Amino acid sequence: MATIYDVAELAGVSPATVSRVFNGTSVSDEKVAAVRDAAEKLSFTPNRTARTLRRQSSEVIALVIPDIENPYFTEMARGVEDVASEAGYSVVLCNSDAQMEKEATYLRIAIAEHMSGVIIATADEGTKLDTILATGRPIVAVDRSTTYDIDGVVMANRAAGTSATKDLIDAGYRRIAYIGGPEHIDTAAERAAGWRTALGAAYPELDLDALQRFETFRVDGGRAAMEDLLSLPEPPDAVVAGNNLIGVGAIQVLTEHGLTPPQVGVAVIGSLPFTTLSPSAVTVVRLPARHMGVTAARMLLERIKGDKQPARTVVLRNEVQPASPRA
Amino acid sequence: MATIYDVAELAGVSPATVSRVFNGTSVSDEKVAAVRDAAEKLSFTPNRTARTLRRQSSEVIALVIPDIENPYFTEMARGVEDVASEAGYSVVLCNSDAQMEKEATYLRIAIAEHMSGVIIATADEGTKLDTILATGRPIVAVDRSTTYDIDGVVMANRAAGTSATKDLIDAGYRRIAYIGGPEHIDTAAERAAGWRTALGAAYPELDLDALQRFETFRVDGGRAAMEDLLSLPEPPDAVVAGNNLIGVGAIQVLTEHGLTPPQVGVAVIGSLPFTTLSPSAVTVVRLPARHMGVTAARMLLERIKGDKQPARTVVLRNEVQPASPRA
DNA sequence: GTGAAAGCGCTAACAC
DNA sequence: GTGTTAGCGCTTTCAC
Repeated sequence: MATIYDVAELAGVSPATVSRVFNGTSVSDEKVAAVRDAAEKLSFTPNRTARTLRRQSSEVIALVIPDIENPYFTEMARGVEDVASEAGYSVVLCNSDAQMEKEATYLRIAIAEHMSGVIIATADEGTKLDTILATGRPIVAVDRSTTYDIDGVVMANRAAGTSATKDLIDAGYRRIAYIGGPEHIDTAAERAAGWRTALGAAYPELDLDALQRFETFRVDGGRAAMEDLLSLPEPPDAVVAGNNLIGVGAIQVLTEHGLTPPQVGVAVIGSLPFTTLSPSAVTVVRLPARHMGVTAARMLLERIKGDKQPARTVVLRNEVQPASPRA
Repeated sequence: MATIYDVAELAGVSPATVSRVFNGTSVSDEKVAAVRDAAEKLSFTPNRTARTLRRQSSEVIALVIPDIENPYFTEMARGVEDVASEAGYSVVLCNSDAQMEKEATYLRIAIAEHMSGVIIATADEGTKLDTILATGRPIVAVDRSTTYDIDGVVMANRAAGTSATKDLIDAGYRRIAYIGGPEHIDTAAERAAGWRTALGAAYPELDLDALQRFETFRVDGGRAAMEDLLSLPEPPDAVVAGNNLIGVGAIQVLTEHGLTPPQVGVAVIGSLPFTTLSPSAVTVVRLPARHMGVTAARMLLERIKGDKQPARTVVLRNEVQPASPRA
């Protein structure tokens, strides 16, 4: 591997000049040409590690998500990546697997590797961010909020729960169950609250507690809860799924029981990107996943560039796509 | 951020000793204790950038994939990640978006960041690996093979095409179309060849060219091709989808036309992780995505540890899961 | 077993 | 505008 010294020698300039050429500071046109030439000949690639060590920061940001196999998060990752790479930053995707220890490991790596910032969808509301905050590195929370005073991008979770439920009510369903993620995750709790309000207002006589289930935010969670709900003496006639994967699991179980969607009403909070269902059978509350990624990345980049304003939280809106199109 | 000098001073030893403690070389028990104590007090994290610069290699491997939103590749990524993190390596996931320029950029970054190796599912058979090979860094090709003499992990693509087709033939279908990815990607070509052989052997009178379509490996590719096939004067009575996303697209279009699966036969090469279909309606050839990732990561780690044997290619088998279970 | 010291490749004062 | 030089924090000979 050629170094700036090799290039400097071949170009007949000093190493500092080579560095300047690759960093856009003022150098005379002839020297620029000479340096570029020499660099080309030696197929020189600047050593990022050395630059990072010297500068104490690298053009890399970490994106920590709880489930890399969930299309919701990969869509978000795309948003982050697009903005970041536009600005010359690379993104390293870290899968915490919803485990706080893995999350902590990645946060440690982010510090040790001098990454410029991190965007995190926390695994748990107990996530500790103190060490990374102590280093002064910018961090933005995405999807889920934290107890820290940091930038955040969230969506209207409660409204999503309400819209999904109302759509089902309007379609004539009544015993509308709710299957959500772990209660200790704020998005899960808020969506449930939305369902609770909407359904309680419409049918105050219903026993809401009997109709709600909290599970993992995964396909198996949706399956287990749906099986459980179907085994009730008086099963629900519709269900709101707290995220895309729960929705998939619930629909799978319904299909296996011969209860294909509009038969039992289904509303999903989140898109079903790979659904093979007829699109009109299920209500979908589209979540602005990509947009959240884009927004979070922009906020982070501003902070990296030195923005010092007080922490902000941006709330993005969702878009309801009803099961049967109305006039 | 504390450095080894700070720790050394507090522990009353030399910086070299601190380094030894964190690298497992022989140090007396008392000094080890003193160093660990001091490190704890200062909440010292070794600076990876400095270590990388000095050692000229870092415990990071790059995984370059063409589509981060495809569950097939994220499943593969999980396999890589599990093996790597077990061995103390981090994985950075790079999304090439099936574009050779993005791929080249990531390869350049892998070199510039001193990563120890790369696992790549190439975007195109024309992918240039020369620069990275010139650095001597190990590289293993996964999913798709290359023209270079490097380690590879692939699956039995041709056999997958054959099995999928045969299963449909056994179920009584005859005009079985094939929708695959771009012909210049070897996996796509081989799977098509498998279909061609199986179908040609069973029904030599069919015009195979009229029944095949090459599209992108994405949902929209499957949709476009399926629409096209349905508009034929004599439409197919079944279809083999060349990958999971094409399968989703094809099934969506069929459903929209009121031709829900067993009505038109469907076999998909690849799993449908988030399908909401009844599981018995579609033949699925399960691809060993996770296993490929695991295998590739193991091979790469061996190379990183200095293994010098000639390049190997491992071929993994698939598993057919027929539409309707047979005795 | 332990310390002193050189240097990985780069950048940023600081002189000129 | 350009060169000289001193480190960034670590590992690793080389002595002892």
